[in-house]
Amino acid sequence: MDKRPLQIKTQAFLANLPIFTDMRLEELDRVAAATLQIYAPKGQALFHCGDPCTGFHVVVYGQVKLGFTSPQGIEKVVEIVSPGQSFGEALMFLDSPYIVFAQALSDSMLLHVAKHAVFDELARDPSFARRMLSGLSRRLHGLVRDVEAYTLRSGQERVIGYLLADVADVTGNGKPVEVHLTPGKSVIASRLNMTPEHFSRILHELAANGLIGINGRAITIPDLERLRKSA
Amino acid sequence: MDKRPLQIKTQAFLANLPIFTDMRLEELDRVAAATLQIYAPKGQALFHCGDPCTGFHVVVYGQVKLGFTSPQGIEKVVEIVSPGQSFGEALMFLDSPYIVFAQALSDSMLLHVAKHAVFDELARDPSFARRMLSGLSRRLHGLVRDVEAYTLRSGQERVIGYLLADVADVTGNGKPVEVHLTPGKSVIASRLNMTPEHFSRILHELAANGLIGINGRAITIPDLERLRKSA
DNA sequence: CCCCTGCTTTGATCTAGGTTAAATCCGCAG
DNA sequence: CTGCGGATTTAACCTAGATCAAAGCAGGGG
Repeated sequence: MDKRPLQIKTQAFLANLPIFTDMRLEELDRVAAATLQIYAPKGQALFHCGDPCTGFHVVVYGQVKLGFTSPQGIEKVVEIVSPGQSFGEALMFLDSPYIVFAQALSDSMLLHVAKHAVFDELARDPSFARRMLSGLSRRLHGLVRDVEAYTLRSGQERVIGYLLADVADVTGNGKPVEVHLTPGKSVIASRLNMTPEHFSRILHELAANGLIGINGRAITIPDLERLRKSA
Repeated sequence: MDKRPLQIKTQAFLANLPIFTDMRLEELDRVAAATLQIYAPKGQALFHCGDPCTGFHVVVYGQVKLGFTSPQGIEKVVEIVSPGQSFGEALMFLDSPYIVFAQALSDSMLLHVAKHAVFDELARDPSFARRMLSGLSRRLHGLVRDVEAYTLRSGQERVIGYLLADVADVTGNGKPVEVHLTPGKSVIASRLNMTPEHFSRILHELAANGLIGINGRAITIPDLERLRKSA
């Protein structure tokens, strides 16, 4: 099979990641040479809790969940990773195994960039290091926000926060906005640290107040501003 | 006043931080020149939520809490920072204001290392970048563990986890171990995301089961292994 | 030594959210 | 078109942990 087109595609994807922007072609080539393309059908595990870390992952298409499994077998989703986002960078710099698992929520394609390529690049390019640092910092910041939500927001506030975050880019001034609950409601409920039942109740309660409209997995927000204020 | 001894002291402290180990004297000098010594009496705020970030902090002695304040004025402690530990690094790489506040829990002394010094060093020394990355990664890892605790551990498990973490270094095989609840029980309760009342009840419940002994703020653990198993 | 103030404990009560169980809904393979 | 299995909803009930209120206690200034 001809590897050339795939290689080019890899580089193109990498080049679009914030972490690899402004990288020279020759550097991108080196990184691309150390990356693997992974096809994961829905439900497939990318790695389990306890596995060693050999690099980081980037989602090209599809969706991946990261989560813990409690001793009692209960599963808790920490993060839902969408195309263009990456995960597992932090563990490259620690010599410890994964403390979460990763599983494809739908048929997905990802890239796996080997640790050594990152370390090589780090040693070579200080600006790469700074981008890496800012990537990790962003992740850290997000996690602190999550802790804030988990610890001092009510279930309803967390749901509203999720809906608003999902349309953060859309301004939709006045116009109704649509949100699609892609990964299924139970996954989102877990991500928000509540049961599917509770999530359902909250959604319908919001609907009863006219704040949202429900149509299966499609949520309509008639007035973004009003929803934001009621948080 | 003679600045020389203070300067040397600053460098000595910095040199002991994981992030600055193996740094040449001349580099340490540059960093030290950009660091400020801060004396904070008990209760003093180091920064508020919303303040801009100009560098990161290191605790020399004393104790500092990081936390959020909810819209309703309720306070939630995210982290208790002890001597030798640092905080606020991540925000240097983001251009956003603090989302937590920092306040001295007791009379404390800290160092404030200016952002520009870190950036200069980053550009100069790839190994410094790697240490910085591993520092941030460790923080991230800890935060993920916290999320795990908040979301799928019971109050009792979180308390046991806290006690065990506080004696992580001590092996105390067979011998009873002592833990001192330095910052006061209500601060720890908040850090564990529970009310002081609930924390008190759990402690006394553990005592009733013979897992710990309570003596004001001093906790005795007669059998570390047994406590660990009962988590 | 004593009182005042701020922790900590205790007890009674309340509630957000979890559990259990059963009914619906829905996409889709046959 | 039809039956199946998974996802969602609904309803009734139940608990971990919060809230409220009231003692205890402990330490430090006078």
